Amino acid sequence: MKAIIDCNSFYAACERLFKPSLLGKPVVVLSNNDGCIVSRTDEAKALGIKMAGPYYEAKEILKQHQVAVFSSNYHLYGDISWRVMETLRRLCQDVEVYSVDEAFVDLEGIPVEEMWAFGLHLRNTVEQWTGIPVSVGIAPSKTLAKVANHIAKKNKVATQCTVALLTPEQIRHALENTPVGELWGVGSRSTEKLRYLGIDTGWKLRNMSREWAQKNLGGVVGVRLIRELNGEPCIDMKDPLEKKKMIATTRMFGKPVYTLPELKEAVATYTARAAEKLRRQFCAARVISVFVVTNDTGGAYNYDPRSRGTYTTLPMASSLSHVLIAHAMPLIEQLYREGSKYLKAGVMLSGIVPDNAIQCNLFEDPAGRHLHELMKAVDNVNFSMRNDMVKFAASGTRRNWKMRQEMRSKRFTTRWEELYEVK
DNA sequence: TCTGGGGTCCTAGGACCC
DNA sequence: TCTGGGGTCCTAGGACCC
Repeated sequence: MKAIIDCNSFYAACERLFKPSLLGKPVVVLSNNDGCIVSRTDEAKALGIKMAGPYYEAKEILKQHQVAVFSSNYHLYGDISWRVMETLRRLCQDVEVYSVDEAFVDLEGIPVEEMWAFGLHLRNTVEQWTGIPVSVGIAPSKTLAKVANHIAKKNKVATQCTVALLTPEQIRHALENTPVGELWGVGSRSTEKLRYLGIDTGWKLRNMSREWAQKNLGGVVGVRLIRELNGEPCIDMKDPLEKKKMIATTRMFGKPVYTLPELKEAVATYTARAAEKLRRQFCAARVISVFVVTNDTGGAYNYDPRSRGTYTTLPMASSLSHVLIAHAMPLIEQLYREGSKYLKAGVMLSGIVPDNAIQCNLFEDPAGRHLHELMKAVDNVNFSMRNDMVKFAASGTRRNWKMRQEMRSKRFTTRWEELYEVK
């Protein structure tokens, strides 16, 4: 049996943690750049505020109902997430952190009749230790556990936020009442197709044949989905030590950028950030790609973004910020066209290898250890002090393009100077 | 005026090899 | 005039997730 533990309205719940006066009140959290709404409490949902809807469109309703609005505060959410996951690791042996607010756990060894009670125990302990409310879904496969979790979230009071689908009847009933589009792994494209074929519930999809899925539902992906719906676990628990295969840092600009120097500053900054992430997992990258998003054809009301990118392969994998920046600069110069209006830029690192297994190039001077020590020192300073306390000159100092975050709460748990104050 | 950021996995098709 | 069969590796792009 597998369980998924999913925090309820996670970002909004983190904000409430330090503003208890907001309990029972509508709260929303915005994406970077204060662009869209990415987290809503139940009270906000009840007002009809849409998930991932643009902030400016919802501004009126938000104001009208005095909804508390926050810019996203990733330092805070990251730290609270870590506390939730640590709690789960104390209570279960096999925990797979699936995202910032979700984890799968393997319930191997727990008797079926105690399953639900154990789920409730997880839920209560996490809430008691961290203050974050979660929902628990339990079932034979990850996909079915997700279905159970959905049901728990929709009926918080009746289920105590804990649902276990253990018998064939329970599973059938749950799937009959789940629209296909709500299933994990069925996105908008497949939903449209399935609806057209008259397959509108999870139960109908479960009863399709594997051959059919192979042909019509994305090959092996579809077959796996059908098997999972039949209670056959095919999506394994992932190894927590696995390293990322691609690392990206991309951002929308706070306001449009027109000049090459500004664009270069931004790309240098993102490259340095991506390199930091790379070093954190003790890896180096061989491929660096840069892309930009422009909006040229658009008039005032015409949002028509276009994306362009290019990449280069390094002679030798590297995790050194200045080396990666040096390779990124020609790429952005290549992409730049005068007169374009730039909305966004991004850097992606791939061809990732462990940094103790770098293939040396015959013609490249293997950089001395001291450069890696330098990077370590820079990372330490930046981690323990303010972000970017030490940075590369190419990253610029003016940073007109930096994102907007007008309503960010304090980083209560990760910065001494922002500790919560009790008067 | 204004619509996020960071990932994974899979497939098809081309280049190339013997 | 005729031109195989079986592979591997790589890339671009699609679909999906939170």
